[in-house]
Amino acid sequence: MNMQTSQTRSRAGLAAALRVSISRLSRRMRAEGGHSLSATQIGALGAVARHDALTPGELAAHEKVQPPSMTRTIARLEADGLLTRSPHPTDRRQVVLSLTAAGDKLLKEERRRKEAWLAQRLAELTPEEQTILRQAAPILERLSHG
Amino acid sequence: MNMQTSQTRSRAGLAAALRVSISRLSRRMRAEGGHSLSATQIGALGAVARHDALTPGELAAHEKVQPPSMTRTIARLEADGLLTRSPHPTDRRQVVLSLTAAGDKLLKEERRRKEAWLAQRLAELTPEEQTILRQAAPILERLSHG
DNA sequence: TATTGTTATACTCTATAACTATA
DNA sequence: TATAGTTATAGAGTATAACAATA
Repeated sequence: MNMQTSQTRSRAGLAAALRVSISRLSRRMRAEGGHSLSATQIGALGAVARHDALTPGELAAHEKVQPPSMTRTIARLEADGLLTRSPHPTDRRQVVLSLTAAGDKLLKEERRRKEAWLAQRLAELTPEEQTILRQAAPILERLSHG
Repeated sequence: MNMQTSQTRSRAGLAAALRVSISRLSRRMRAEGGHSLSATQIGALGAVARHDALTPGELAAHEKVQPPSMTRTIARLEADGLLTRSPHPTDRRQVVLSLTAAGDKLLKEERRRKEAWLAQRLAELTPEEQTILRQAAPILERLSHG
């Protein structure tokens, strides 16, 4: 039994612990986010907010769904007054999506709720624990990119 | 501007960073878990594995869905040979759920895949970064309970 | 011809309401 | 009467296949 084996075992344990804690915390945050829109709708709206002037095809690719699925989501969001569809300036096949003021407001409110819940939980931690999470956040972020 | 305000701001920033990194990592892990079963089915099967001899009502409450929704999930898992329904020993209205050997095997395989992916990502971190995550895991776990 | 987006259709997951069997 | 579970039915989200409009 060598050092590598020991390290691997340790990493497997860490992976197991992280898998459980990340899954649970994510599920809990989702539950705390208000329920005015579904995860699908929030995801699409958020993507439009981040990359203004997306087309439906780009949005479907970004959210990893097929174009017909996104057509439906867009129709719903448009009917609810949260985004608008306008003609593409040069290509008449395409459509350009933008957030309405109501869409922008709703999105910010949704984020605010989740973060308020999380901030409240963080306030109950010791300063040392908060420091650990402050160091962990960018590492977790990088893990998802790998 | 006092100390409290500064701390609160800092916590809000940490909350925002954690929300994003937790959400992304959770989404990515889900995508890495093989696709033999849906999240719903894995969740139900996992709950039966953890609390053997659950009834459908208990399982629905645990997974936070309505009983008819769980009836359907159970029917599917039973048809796929992953769990069994047996009579309750004393109350003939109730039903007792247990994992089959195939269900147990599939569940372990699903977890193994997710953890293998995560362990591989962890292996790419420095020892210092791994130490930070090792300290962070139990804190994240507690956050979801609060 | 190729691309963009939509419509048609089907499957899964979820819900509420109504029903059956048992307590 | 109350409880456990199921069946009936409907809405949301997803997919593939087929179509229309435009490039």
